[in-house]
Amino acid sequence: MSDKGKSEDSSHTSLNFIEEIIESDISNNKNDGRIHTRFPPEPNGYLHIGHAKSICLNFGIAERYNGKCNLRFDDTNPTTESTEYVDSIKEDVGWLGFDWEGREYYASDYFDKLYDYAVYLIKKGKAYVCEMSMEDIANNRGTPTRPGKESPWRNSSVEENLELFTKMREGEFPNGSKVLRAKIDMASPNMHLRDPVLYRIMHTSHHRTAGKWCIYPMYDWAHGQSDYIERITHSVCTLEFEVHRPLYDWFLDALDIFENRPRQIEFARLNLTYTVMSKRKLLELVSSKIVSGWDDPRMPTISGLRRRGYTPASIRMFSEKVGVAKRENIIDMALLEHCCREDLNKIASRAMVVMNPVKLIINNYPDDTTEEVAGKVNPEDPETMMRIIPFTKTLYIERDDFMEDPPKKFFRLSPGKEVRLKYAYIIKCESVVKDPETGEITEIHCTYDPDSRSGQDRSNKKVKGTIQWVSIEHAVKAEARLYDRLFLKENPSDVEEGKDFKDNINPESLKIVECYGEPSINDFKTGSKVQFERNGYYVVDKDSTEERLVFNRTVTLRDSWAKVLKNMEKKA
RNA sequence: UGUCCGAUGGUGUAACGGCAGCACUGCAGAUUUUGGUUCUGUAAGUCCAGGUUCGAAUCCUGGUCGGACAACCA
Repeated sequence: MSDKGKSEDSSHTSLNFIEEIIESDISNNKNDGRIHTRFPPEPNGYLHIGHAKSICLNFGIAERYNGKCNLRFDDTNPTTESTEYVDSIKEDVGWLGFDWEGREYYASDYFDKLYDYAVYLIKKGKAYVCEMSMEDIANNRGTPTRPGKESPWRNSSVEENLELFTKMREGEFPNGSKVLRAKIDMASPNMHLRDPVLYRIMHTSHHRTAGKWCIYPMYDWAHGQSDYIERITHSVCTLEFEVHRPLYDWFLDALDIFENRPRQIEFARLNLTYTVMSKRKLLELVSSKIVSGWDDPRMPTISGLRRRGYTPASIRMFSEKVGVAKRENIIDMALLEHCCREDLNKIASRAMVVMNPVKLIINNYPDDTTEEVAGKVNPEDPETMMRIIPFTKTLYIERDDFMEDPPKKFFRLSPGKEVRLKYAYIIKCESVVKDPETGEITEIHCTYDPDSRSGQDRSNKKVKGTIQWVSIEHAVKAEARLYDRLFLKENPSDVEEGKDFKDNINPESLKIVECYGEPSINDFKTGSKVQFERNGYYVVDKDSTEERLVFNRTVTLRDSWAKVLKNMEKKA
């Protein structure tokens, strides 16, 4: 199956509001029926699952309507941006399965054009150089309910403005001394129309243009014009830019652009329970070392999810299922996990691994015999291969799979009860050995039924439970990193006075344990997806070495027994 | 007390004036050599008040609640 950005849901009938706009534009032959979107990240941080929604949306639209989608780096602020981020963003978009077909653009590619557009505005008397300090500009801007005051430089002549703006570009003025502003309306109820800043002076080297510029355009000035230059038809962004739209359109008007005008459309960004999504907070988690880095498997970053074991297909499926609308939303993490399990169930190899071992001895099994039993690598795959598992007298089983005094619905092993060792024999528990000091069970003694071997069962026995096991002699030791949600609260930012989101960190978001796997786990390589049977999905981490495998738990299997236990606790 | 935006089960999302549907979650059951998967069933919703209409989640008016906006960030 292709792993490229195909729409997972081909039955997809009802349209979201953006698709409705697009279909209406197509039927009106707007822009000659062309559809062209863009994904415009600022290279100042790593991409997260919220960006993934936007990526899937923009590239998905292009794919569905035979259009194109550009990758454009919105790199207008050299103080925070770097090529490290550019590289990670390209890797992530590609990994998700989308192809920008060489249309890798940068707002900084357009600095010359943007400069010319600014000169055009000045000549039309629609922009001016303002010499107020940053504080004064802020103070004179007014408030949402009170109009602002006009700048004393607002009515400078075109010639003066042209001269000053030229000198700004030539580096004659220090940082912060002057800005270029659009001349709109200081009394507008929309704050963004109160003579917004177009250019500021920053004597800073840029990751692409190096020392060429000492003035840099602001987002509002750069974004819409970049859209126009790239012949973008539908400029999709998040809700907080809704109030910017009048300015977006004002610039297009002021530049006398009437053909092929891009249209800005806003949708509600993705929020997820039990995590944070703002770049500021994610950066804080990284720099305070709460997590190991941007790609820590607990991070909602694309690189974190990748390292956690999520697949591109699962993230694309998720993006499709969360929908697109304008209302604020917070998606249940369970939906992401559902999408993850759905994909992994189909593609992950299976292996038996014991996390918390207890020794099990089969009293009537010969001492020096090793039998080879077989299991399907992936029972969901009709063309699956078989794997060989060595079976001996002395095994590890999961401590949780034995109870000395079990409740009624316990289908696993307990004294006098029978259970199947998966792929092997039915065994019966005869006795247990305990540590005299602690009372902890150290050995479970069983007998097996030689007629009950899997695939050739003549025993006629029916057992309720099947458990995983591993031959101690053949067990492969490995490290398992058991990840859980990073935060204890659905909304980590919901805190009382004086606390912040970091106070809601889940102290048990990572547990590291030693585990014992069947020999086949040695075949896995970094990035391999595997289901530890009856336990969960895991991925081989890049920290693995020749000697020692490291597995990250992606997500547990659904566990209805855990629910039963929980409900019993509640009743008790 | 400004402008803009929004409000449908627990969570998301459909409906384009005509039977409120789908998914996740929950619950119950069937199947199962993974208490997984799969399958079946089930519970749960139109913010409020008026109006228009034969008929309103949908249109109108007024409220209520929530969000965005006062970086030389994006």
